[in-house]
Amino acid sequence: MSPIAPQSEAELMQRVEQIAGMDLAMLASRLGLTPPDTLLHHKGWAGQLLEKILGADAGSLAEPDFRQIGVEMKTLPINRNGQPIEATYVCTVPLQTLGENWASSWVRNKLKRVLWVPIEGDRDIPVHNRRIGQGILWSPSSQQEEALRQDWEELMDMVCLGDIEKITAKQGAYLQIRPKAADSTVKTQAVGSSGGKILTHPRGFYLRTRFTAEVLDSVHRQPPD
DNA sequence: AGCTGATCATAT
DNA sequence: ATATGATCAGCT
Repeated sequence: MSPIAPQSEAELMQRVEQIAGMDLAMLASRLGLTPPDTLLHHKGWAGQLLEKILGADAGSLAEPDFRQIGVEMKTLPINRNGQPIEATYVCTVPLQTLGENWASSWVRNKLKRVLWVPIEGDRDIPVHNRRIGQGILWSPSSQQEEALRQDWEELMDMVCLGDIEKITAKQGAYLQIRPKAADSTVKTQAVGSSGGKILTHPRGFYLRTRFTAEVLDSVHRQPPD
């Protein structure tokens, strides 16, 4: 029962509500699958399972997971207090671009509309017992987008000026740049310090947990009485 | 204990 | 190689 792609956000969220509270073993069994004992060699397993369960149809294409409705899905590992455990990968950092702007950036476009699906991620919980939380369909508030834009511009200025090797994961209040590759031997072309080309580690943009924690909070917050 | 840099699997 | 999906694990 591989579901058809949802044709509306309402249809998607109906499916999301139906799986809230279920654990990974229950969801996997629907597709005749069994969760791995550990995620060490299956790091994207839960995310790919959720895509199949919810009917994502973009595969490995550089498009939103739910193409018809333009929604990107991200699983979000959380601890017992409901706080995100890991940073969230967004997309590759373009290392050869010279004059990109925030409005047309890959980061902004990826984060336009996101379905966040919290999943228990504490390592002492067996993978098959980890439960799905309440999914959140989200778009950045103007304040959130502004914060991301500032980080993005600071970081991309450095990339364009040939200072990629000076960038560390400590930079960026909410958006950071970190290596993203099979291992540290992988290299790709980038703008060098003299404007020429150099080889460097491929990098990715990641959302810090302090950002995704805010996304979760914005939903749990009770309306004023 | 949290964070940064490194790493793992699969598809195209 | 680079896109997709992320988590691991040593260092501070």
